[in-house]
Amino acid sequence: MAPKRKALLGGAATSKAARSSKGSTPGPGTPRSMISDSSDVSENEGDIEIPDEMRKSMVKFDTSSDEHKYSIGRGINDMASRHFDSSRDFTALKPKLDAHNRPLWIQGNFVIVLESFHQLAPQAQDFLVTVAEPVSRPQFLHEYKLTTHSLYAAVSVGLNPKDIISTLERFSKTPVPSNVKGFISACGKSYGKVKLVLRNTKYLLETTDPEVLQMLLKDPTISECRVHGAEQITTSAPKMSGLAIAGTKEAAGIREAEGLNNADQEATQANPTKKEVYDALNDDDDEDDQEVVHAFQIRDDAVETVTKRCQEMQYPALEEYDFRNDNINANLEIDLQPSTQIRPYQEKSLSKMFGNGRAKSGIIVLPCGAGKTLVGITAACTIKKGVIVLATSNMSVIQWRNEFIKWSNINPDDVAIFSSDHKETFSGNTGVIVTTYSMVTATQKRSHESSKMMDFLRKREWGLMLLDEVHVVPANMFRKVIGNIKAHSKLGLTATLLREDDKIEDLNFLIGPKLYEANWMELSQQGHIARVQCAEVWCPMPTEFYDEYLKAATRSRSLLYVMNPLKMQACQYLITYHESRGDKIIVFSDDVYALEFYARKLMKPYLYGGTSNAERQEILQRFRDSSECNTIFLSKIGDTSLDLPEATCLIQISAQYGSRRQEAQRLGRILRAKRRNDEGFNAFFYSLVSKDTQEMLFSSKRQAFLVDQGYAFKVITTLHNIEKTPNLCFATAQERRELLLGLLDDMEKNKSQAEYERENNALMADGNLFNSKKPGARAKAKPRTMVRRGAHLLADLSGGQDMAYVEQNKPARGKKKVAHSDFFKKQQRDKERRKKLVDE
DNA sequence: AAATTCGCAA
DNA sequence: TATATTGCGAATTT
Repeated sequence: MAPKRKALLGGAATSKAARSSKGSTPGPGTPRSMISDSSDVSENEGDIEIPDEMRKSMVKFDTSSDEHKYSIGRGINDMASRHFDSSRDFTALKPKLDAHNRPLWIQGNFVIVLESFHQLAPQAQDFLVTVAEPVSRPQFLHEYKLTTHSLYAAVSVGLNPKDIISTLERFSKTPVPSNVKGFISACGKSYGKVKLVLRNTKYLLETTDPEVLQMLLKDPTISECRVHGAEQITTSAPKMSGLAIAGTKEAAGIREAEGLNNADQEATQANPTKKEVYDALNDDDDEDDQEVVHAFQIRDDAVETVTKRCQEMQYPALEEYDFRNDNINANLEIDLQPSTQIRPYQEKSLSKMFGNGRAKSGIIVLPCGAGKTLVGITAACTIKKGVIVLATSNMSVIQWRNEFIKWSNINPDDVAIFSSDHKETFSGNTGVIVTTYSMVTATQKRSHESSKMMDFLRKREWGLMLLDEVHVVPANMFRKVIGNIKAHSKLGLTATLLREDDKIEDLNFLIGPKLYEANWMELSQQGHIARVQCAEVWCPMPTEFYDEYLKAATRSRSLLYVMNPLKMQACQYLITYHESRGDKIIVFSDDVYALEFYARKLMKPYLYGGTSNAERQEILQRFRDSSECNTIFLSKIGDTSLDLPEATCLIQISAQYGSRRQEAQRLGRILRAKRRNDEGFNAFFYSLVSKDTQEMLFSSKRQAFLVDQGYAFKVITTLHNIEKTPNLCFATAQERRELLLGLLDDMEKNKSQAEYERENNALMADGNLFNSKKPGARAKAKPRTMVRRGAHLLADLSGGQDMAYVEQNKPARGKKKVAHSDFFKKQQRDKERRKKLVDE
């Protein structure tokens, strides 16, 4: 048989086949997949030859092949296909006999799949959240992935590799693959060995293992950052005892009476496996007692470099703060108000932070409205040392201060604000400072007071640094904060640990591992955040609009699909419908032009960056209090730092490219709805999308995060009885045509301004108007545009600017001119400035 | 005090 | 795929 096949295929084919197999056949050490037997055979060259076709399909179904490694990329188009990905073929794994009693699968590529409907799922999920990264948590199958970071986090909350493996084994339907076991124990060996400690305003790198110390000292990058002549050996005796997290005191008291600590209590309730795990944690602490600690000092500005390097060496530097044994820094008189009771998930997240009686640095991820502030304050109340709070805007700085006063018994004088208009310090020798990221990053020249304040902040040793909206930190500017201010522990808070760039990884060494991530669905089932119905409304485009869309350039395209009249109708319909139900509605639009147009057309108040502070307050007040005003239009301004608990319905008419963070944040606006605990209450989230345009793609990208959180997006293609909406806008073809013409004019105006700029510059530069035209760019423009632009240019050059043009073409558009006047003014200024530059 | 300008983030 | 536009805060000018 074999020789015959060989003869048929010919030499060329066989050699090609052999070559192509090299990259994909599993090497030693990789888990044996369903095809590993046959590939073993093929490695013995000349024994049996396998035809190309067959080899292709082998590669296709080879779970260990790199080529088909499952990854959740940024460009996922649908959520179903990956469930059929070849790498998700489990046939290679032999299930255990009692597989149905166990809720999860573990694959060789470190992906763990959990049956969320399984009886044991809650326990398994508790455990998985600790050791693995949640990738996707839709309704039935949850997906987690073991990563170095997630294991690092697990180790840092005190789990040891042996227990992780045995617990996984217990929950898994299939045997834990050996490479997964290897990975976990490798991580466990090195993690937690190195610690970054702040002592007497000096940063020390600390380890108990002499070998690790040598390794660190030998590393060129790290020794570079060392402060020489400061090596020291100390003995430390950290003691674990039942630390009560503030706000859980009563519960803690009961537990103590029963002779159990927090962890044990939880463990006995959950399952025996977990109890063992936590027992192991306690053992560890006993061993610590008389160990010798080796440490050396590193430069303040090198902290980021060193932690990053340690991360790369697989010896991540854990930051822990033994605040109860810190006698150097003054204690802060702060405790939660006696009446305050924190919620179970808040307690859980804090127990991760204070898991071994010290404060660990890291990040807690909670959805908006789930009480992030209270978590931060509780952490501060537990540590009871100086606290510095960093927020993104002045508004949230004030909010933080108010929350501190509201939830804790701190003396209001000890909560100081450091911002452009408040530069106070606390009265005592320690306290809380609330400030913004931009205040402490200080690139520009500072006023005298500011720099004095900065010196003060820099010189101190803070017990806790609270980083609000921590996802902004990796931006180049803001990461300076970390080096600038010395804090023993850092707690990052965010709702969406997401960025569209890849800098989110940096947080692992800038702040610390993710300590806890809440499951949105679970919180909404428990009534902590509102239940939300999500829908994507597909609005068809009238043909004349679609024609223009196809012809237009990118920028104009977005204007066209946002201004789609049928979308406006849909928006109007939804507003009418929800207002009649008694909902309060927020309409979001990123495009200020569209925002203004919609709002004026539908006669609703609108709010964007340009509206003055007084007007803002007034509109928001009206929206909050008055039953007359039930709808407001917001630009990006509403994405952050606007708190409107009245809102129960949200309509999105235009959005930023594919920003998942923005989508999540917007949804967050209605999660804290006041009425969420009403019987059968539902909040609504609509995304209006023009059919068959780029918006569809953006929309699906944006939804990825929420879908992973378990939200289901319904697609609505027809709105019932939309034609019965009173005063439906753009109902006639005539109106729509006028709208389109108006739009085209405005687009024209903007474009010609920009082009005038370019040509003007070119003219100034080389004095030749005609050479300045870039052939590539021009080729794309449509003939009609060309003609118009020409005419317009002439008008500009003759000094008439655009006034005549406006009057002539759109007499009835007075309102829109306002929107652009600023733009034109700015253009004008720029033009003049550039002219001046050239003249000089 | 209000307006403008600059730098930065998304 | 990269860009353009928007928002925000600090500093400077009027």
